[in-house]
Amino acid sequence: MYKSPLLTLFESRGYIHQVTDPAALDALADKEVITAYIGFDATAPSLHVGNLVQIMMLRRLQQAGHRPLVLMGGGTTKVGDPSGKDEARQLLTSEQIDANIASIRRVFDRLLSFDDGPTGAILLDNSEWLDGLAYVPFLRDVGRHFTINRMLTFDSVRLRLDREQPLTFLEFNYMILQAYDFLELSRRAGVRLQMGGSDQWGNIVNGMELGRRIDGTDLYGLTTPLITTADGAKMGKTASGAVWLNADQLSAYDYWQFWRNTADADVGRFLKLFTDLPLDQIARLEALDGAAINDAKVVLATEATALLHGREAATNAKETARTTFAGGSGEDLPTLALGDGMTIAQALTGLGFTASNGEAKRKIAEGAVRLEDAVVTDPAMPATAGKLSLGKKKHGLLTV
RNA sequence: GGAGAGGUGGCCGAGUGGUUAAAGGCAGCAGACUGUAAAUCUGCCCGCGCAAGCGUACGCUGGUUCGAAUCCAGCCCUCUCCA
Repeated sequence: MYKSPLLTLFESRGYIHQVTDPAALDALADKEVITAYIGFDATAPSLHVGNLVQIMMLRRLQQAGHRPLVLMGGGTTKVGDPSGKDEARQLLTSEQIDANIASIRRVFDRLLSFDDGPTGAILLDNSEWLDGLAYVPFLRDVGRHFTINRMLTFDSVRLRLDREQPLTFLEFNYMILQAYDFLELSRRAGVRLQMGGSDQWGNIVNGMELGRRIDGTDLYGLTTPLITTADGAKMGKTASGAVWLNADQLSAYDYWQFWRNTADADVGRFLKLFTDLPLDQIARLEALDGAAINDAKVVLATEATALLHGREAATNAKETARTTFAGGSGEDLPTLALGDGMTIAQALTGLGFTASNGEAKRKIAEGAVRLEDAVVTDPAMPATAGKLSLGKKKHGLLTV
């Protein structure tokens, strides 16, 4: 049991997987406002649902009266994290990375408060200190604290080697740079705690040890459990790819649908992690049985969407879903303007429901396509205005 | 620098001259059943085409052959051992 509001909050909502020195961190968090950070990669213009636990954790941190620090990996992205991906990532240019960071930041603006107060969030980019590192001094100051023996035992490295896949020296250095970030942030911003996904445990511990060895600072680490869906899959992938957080990558409606389709067994856990609803209310929703659990999923979808896209967008999405699945069509559905002589198959592809006209035709042959709720049988049929559906879940509007 | 092994579709992984748009598995999509759930069963799963068919595809470039993912040569890349 924790006594600090921070760890109590984390614990009660299911964010904690491992903590390095729980008692000491608990005492520290109870005594003073701590600054904690999480690092994010800048490989894409938007973060996705897989990053959301981390983002929400920063939000909770702020709610509990501490200061969140978002570290954008502008510098480390130039190196590439060897974990996760089994193959070396394509290297991005500095311009791409800067553009990604600017785009990613929009999500944090929604979920964190970047005010001037003592708990106001901060966003830093590690290229600020990594880009200018001098190789030899860095090796002498930092490199000597790492042994190759130890580095080779880390999953991120070992898995690559076990699979006989290449690991470049560039990538091999990633963990050192990440450890250095922790040291640098403790110096610059008084950061005491680094949080991250459970796969980051090794990197976090490295940073702590580096801080202790070089500066004698006590640093802490905390990781979240890997969020998998009840059927064991990593969450965040759908037909159309990753579930992006930025509205220009994934509409509020699609985002709402993602949460609406949560498996029964995940609802309670997700409500705690991804909404701000009080725990007693979540307990009531979680207790719903059978078909009634759908009500809880609607709440989950609406609350999660509201956090990210605003209350109005969430309500619209909910309303659209309600009318659409009741047989009508809401106005928030993806729409496609009909072109000359466009067939149903082309319309399906145009809406992004199918990847190619061939796939669209196959789906039509399978009887999965409906226009205004009438099954379409002829792939060459000209498209007319109305609600076009693929399966039970994908609905779009064709307009003239 | 030397010797050996290897590079197949989103992933894993068969395939050693034609019957191979390439077995099987995973992931994914759809249908049935349901509750926009899970599980299960069924179908689909490179592109274009209504279709016949055409175009692409087994690291890259050439070659042998009526015909090559499969054989040959050169190149690129990876792994293991040796120096």
